[in-house]
Amino acid sequence: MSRSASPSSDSDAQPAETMASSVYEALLQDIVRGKLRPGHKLHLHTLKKDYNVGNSPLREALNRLSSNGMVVREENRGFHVSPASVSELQELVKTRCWLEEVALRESIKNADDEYDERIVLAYHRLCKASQQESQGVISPELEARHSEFHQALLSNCESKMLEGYCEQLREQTLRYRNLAAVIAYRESNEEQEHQTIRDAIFERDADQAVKLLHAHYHMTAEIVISSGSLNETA
Amino acid sequence: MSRSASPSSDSDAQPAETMASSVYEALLQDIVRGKLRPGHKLHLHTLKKDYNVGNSPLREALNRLSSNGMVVREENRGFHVSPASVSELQELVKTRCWLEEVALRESIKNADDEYDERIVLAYHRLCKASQQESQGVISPELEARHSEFHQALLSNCESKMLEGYCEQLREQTLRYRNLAAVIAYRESNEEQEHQTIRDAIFERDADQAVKLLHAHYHMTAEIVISSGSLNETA
DNA sequence: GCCCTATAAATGTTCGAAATTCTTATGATG
DNA sequence: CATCATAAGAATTTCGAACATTTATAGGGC
Repeated sequence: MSRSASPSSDSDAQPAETMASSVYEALLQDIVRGKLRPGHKLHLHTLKKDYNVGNSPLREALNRLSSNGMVVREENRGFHVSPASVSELQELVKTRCWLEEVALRESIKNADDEYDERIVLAYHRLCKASQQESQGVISPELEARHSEFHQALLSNCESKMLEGYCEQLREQTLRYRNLAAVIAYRESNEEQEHQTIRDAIFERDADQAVKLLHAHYHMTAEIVISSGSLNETA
Repeated sequence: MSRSASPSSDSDAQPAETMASSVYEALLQDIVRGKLRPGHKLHLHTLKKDYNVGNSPLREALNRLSSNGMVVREENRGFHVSPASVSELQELVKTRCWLEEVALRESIKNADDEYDERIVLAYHRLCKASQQESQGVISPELEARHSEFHQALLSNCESKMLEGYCEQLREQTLRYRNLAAVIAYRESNEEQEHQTIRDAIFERDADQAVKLLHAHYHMTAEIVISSGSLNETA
């Protein structure tokens, strides 16, 4: 659905983002990017000052984040950033492998031209973003393209719910990667892995694609864990 | 002020439920039980009156529900109860089968005495609740025991995240069952199905257990769909 | 007559203060 | 000296009013 270029009709215009939503996005980013550390107490007063918003939008954002697992809520005791630990990461990767295996196999089962094209496009954008700025720092741009590529792989499973769960798990994983400060980690290697996964899908080789995807995730987890940035001391 | 009757210190006692949480529970129940119909507009003013709460707790509850998929949020346009349709139900059942298959196979893989005992206990309670009140109306008691039985089956998968997702999908399914007003639907049959699933798990026959579980869910979905209570007209 | 604009009503969102709850510090008691 | 009760302090939760946006309504212009 391309938007109507006609100047007059903005009948279904984008509905003016609310403060609650922008704070939600800002908090999500700050948690995922590691600016807000795991377990960190989220004082309402401080957040109000830092994010320049009032009480209500802040609470709404935090409540959404708590349902997403990014934040832990304790009745009458406020909010904390979700804790991070090696065991949690291992559970996360395990769960992600399970769910993405299902989503990927289904996507390949239903594969069609549009699916291939979505992957081609996402891969192209990922490569472009990767080449454009290969200096030490992961840009939000590259992060977004990376996430979109992985989303494209699952985009044909015909279950929005499953896609949503995978997205949650992807964001959690991204948080761990950023927490480990594994900055320009094995970029070239990653790119090759993406390519082989893509090719396995094009050949409709589900077993191979799943195997590569699992290896991809376990490799990342290994690097994060061995970086030693996650101390179990809560 | 009826509290504080206990002499000993209640240092880490249960932390006094907030209004936001009770409204959340109340709304969840009313949506799942079908009192609030799919697509229904949730007017803040009306809800405030009906649930006897203020603005903030209501919004917090609705925001949590929107992250759970029970409610749809539109920026500056308020909240609706999530729509229901045959196609959504089919997607729901499909996704539920996928996820519970994973969780069940893993649970059986890790099976131990405690797992078996959880199932025995949950099954016993389910039977008891089922016999106790087999007159036409599904009681909250029976609903809870039913849900707990299915949860027990997955309780050994060693992924709280996956268990959480399965719980969400279970609640959604329950909503559809209640929407179809399939009241005292095939109780005896259901009970037998539960028993055979339980036995397959005890025999560590994962393939059989999964097969039975899938049949169990597809059967329920069939009944709901053929009841004709879901009209695609949005 | 139909469409577009302007206005009015309704609804959703946000703010700041009040009420409630939790936490910490202090002092009394066995 | 440790333990419990009590009260001050800090933080969270909730309320009611102000603000912004959307929706409904009425009035011109083509």
